[in-house]
Amino acid sequence: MSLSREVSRSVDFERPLVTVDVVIFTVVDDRLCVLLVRRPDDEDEPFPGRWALPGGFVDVQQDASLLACAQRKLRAKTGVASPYLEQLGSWGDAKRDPRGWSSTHAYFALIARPASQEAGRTPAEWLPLDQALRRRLAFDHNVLLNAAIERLRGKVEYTSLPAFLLPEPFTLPQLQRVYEVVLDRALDKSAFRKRMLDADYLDEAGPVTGDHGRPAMGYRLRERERATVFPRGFKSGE
Amino acid sequence: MSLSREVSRSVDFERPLVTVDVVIFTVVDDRLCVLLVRRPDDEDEPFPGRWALPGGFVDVQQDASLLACAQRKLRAKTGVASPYLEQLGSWGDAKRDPRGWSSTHAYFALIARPASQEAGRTPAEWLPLDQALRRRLAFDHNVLLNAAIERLRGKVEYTSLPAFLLPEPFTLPQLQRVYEVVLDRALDKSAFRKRMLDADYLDEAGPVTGDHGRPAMGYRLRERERATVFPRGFKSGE
DNA sequence: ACAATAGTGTCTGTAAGACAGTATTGG
DNA sequence: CCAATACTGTCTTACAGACACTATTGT
Repeated sequence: MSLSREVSRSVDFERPLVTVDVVIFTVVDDRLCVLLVRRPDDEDEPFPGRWALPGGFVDVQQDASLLACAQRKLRAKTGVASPYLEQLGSWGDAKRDPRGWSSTHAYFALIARPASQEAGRTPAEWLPLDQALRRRLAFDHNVLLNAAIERLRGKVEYTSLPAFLLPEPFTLPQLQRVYEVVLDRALDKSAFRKRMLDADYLDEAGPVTGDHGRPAMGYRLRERERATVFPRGFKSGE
Repeated sequence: MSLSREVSRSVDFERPLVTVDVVIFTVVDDRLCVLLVRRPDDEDEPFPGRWALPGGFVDVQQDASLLACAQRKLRAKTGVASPYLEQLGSWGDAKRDPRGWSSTHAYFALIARPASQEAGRTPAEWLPLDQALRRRLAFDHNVLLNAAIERLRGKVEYTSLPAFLLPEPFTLPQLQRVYEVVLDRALDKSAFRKRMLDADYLDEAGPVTGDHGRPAMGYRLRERERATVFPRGFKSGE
């Protein structure tokens, strides 16, 4: 450190541990799934052998920022480079990690189902949401997971988020199915299509032929950087 | 520390600095204001003499959690015990603090205008928003402030947040004025009143007499713990 | 009586949902 | 021609905004 002693003294507090965790969603066979990893069996580690969200310590040498750290962890587990990634919130207190006062910065990510089941070295698993919710995860990761689901369900009502869960090109019926899977209720076809097309966030990408019946128009996101916000939610007087 | 050496070795990373900052809003004379504090003039401190958001290091001895830390800082500056307080997000990178890799957990708070201008020891000032935005604040606090304003304006469209900016009991015309101040546009009286009363989140508290004209009904929040979310925003086809 | 403010009633346009209809493919 | 799926058109209804109206106070 090249700082003078006065400056470094002003920083001479006991510092909390700082981690980043990522809740990564995808859709497999019309089911919303989340990626979990197994913690090492080493008894000196906290929560040995338990399932947890992907994450870990911020590396001040390697990570330029929190976002970069989250992207690194996501890429290490999934190999996906351009996901939808947003900050979920932060959780920090004296008790959540047995090693000491710790705070985590949680992100949540939406990706299209990766071809390969495993990409990293640590055991990882795509688990349907209902099963993941029944597991007792490491740390306070059940709290984080619940927050992520709440955020996702909430935003799906009035944004284009589900489009990031599908590989391109996708059709409107496919997209509607994803909305219905996440929201766990049926949507009206006509209203749904009007919404999507009026929002003007999709580009046509030629017809896509399915197993039976009439082929559907394929679409791509015009912008993969941000989600589109619709003027209203589904079902006003819910 | 009562941990074994193996465990402490697994935590032997260089730890970032961890701070909490709070963006505190109130309304004074029909203007939205934010609380700023002056950083010490000591040349060994970063950004000496500059204005900044209230905040500082997490104290792992004193603060049980991030929220408790934010509440402590808010209370120290304003004396307010039961504000509206929500997490805004976190910002962390290698460059934002000259003392090293640092991450801050930002909160934003809404309070009724305190009677006393000053409550703490450090110089503090309620500054109208437009003036605050023109200042060059310490650290990345301009970014935090902008994020807070965006969040506030966004949520005011479809929540009861402005009610937390007024002392109770307040009248519907007063509340409407606050909405208009924050949104910086006029709202229709009839639609506004329907919205507020239909949402069923206010309790009548007897008539309140103003300077001129007919007295208005006073109201209190039925629940001060959380904001009410309206089924729709103002002005659908904006 | 009048100014000033609080509160209500009525009309209208918009847009989402319901649902039935048409279109296009493969077998 | 039929099954299966994609897509469109029309009707209805709910509700927010516009705006004019009534109500209640002080001077």
